[in-house]
Amino acid sequence: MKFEPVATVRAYERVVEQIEEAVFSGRLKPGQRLPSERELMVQFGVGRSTVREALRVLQAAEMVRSRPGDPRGPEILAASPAALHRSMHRLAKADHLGLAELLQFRMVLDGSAHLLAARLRTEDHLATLIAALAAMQEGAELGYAEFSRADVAFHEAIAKATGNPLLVTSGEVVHGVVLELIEDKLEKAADRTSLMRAWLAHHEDVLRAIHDADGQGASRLAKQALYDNYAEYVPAEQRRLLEPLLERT
Amino acid sequence: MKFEPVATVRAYERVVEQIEEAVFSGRLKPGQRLPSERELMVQFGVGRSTVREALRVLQAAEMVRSRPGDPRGPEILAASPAALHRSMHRLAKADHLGLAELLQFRMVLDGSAHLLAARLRTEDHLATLIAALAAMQEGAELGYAEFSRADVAFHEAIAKATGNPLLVTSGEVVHGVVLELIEDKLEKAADRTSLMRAWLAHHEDVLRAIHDADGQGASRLAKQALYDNYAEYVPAEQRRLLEPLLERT
DNA sequence: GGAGGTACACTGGTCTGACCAGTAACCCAG
DNA sequence: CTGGGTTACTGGTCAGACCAGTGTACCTCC
Repeated sequence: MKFEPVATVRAYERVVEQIEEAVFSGRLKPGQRLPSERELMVQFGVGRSTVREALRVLQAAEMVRSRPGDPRGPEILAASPAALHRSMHRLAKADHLGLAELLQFRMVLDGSAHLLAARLRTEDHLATLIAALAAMQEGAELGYAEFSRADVAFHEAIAKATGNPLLVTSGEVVHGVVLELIEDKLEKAADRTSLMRAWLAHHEDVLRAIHDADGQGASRLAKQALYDNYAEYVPAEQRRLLEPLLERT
Repeated sequence: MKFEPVATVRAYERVVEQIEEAVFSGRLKPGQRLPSERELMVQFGVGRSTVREALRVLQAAEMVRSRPGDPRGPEILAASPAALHRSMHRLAKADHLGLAELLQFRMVLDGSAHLLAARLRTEDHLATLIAALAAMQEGAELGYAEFSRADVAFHEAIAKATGNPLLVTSGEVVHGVVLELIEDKLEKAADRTSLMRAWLAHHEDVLRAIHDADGQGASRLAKQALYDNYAEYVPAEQRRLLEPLLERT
């Protein structure tokens, strides 16, 4: 005979559960409003502090947002990777995660994204990519801000082509964490003109591979670019962790 | 001239920041205790409700744990991927990701994990893997529970060998979400004996590839196994999303 | 009648103070 | 030296209060 371990469930946790469930099931959609705290406390039959603690938890998970004074009540937010970003960042800071691991992860994600984009792209995707690259070429003349905007558009187009939001968002999250981790060392920033030129050349290669539906090629280009750009910040003895990912695949 | 946007910072947020900072900087180490809520409220000069909301946030991030009645105060927890797990889970659920996307993601992660394991393994890792496989062979005679336990040990050994906790935890998280998504269809469960035999054969193949440091082989085996096991649950018209990952890489 | 400003009813953020059930350490009896 | 009960404190919850801020409905003035 076996017994279940007894778990004391706090009142605020059951409030969280119910609201969470309503969001997941779709009964509460992003943009909709929750009743006010005072209203919630009578609906749930708990005190206001309990309601507030529940809202704090949901808020930490980026599921709701409260603004003081707003008579419409707390807002349901669209699912966002922000919470994922925070928890990954925290892990990285707590030093259970080094730059090598993060970069390794990113090479995996980016590589796969490029592979899938090359193999699953439609003609529409391709057209968007070509347009984005043209915008980058123009932007390079106009200054870094413009160039950077076009660069983002290019990457979004690739993301669309993969058809897998999870893959792409995870990649972006890791990217953000990596940048935060090395931002202090990154300031020197070399001269931007030659940097843009190199970046442009890389994107042309990527586009060509995607155009040719050459998944392996696109993947390898993406991974190699990451390695070239960031490996210098990885302690030398850990670089061997990254190299298996670069091999002819 | 540019101005910064004004951000009202809530009192509880600054409490969170300070405690967080103390943990990240190492001034507070896992296992150590925070002062009691009543003590914290005088140290921070805020009310208890404010302290409690801050603790709730930290608790949601898996950084502290409070137990009622414990005179030693809230405990600082070691960094764990639990929070990462939760946020990824939430994202997957809220974004109503389809099985195809999840499976695709998992093939990417598992494939890379096996590749890295094969290329970065040490002799120690190899010995552990061999032992785990032997335990599985024994376990197959003793029943499913025993077999399953050994199976978990085998996968943990692979995870260790990759040296990248992020990669592995992410894979596990996705695994969990996938199982949840198809648990209703999964019950039929065929007959376990032949299932275990097939599973065992697969693990033998994987072990051989890892032994030979054949990263591509291990990776392909892992991805193919996932495809074979789960593709039937993916709508036929979406299976093409998975196939690029199976190609000779 | 429309544009503008204003009052109001309500929001969330915070504090105080209170009670309860639970824990761990301490102390004392054996 | 051990065991069991006492106790001082813990976190969980509630009630009630105040404040600064918001959106809206209304009201005024042109």
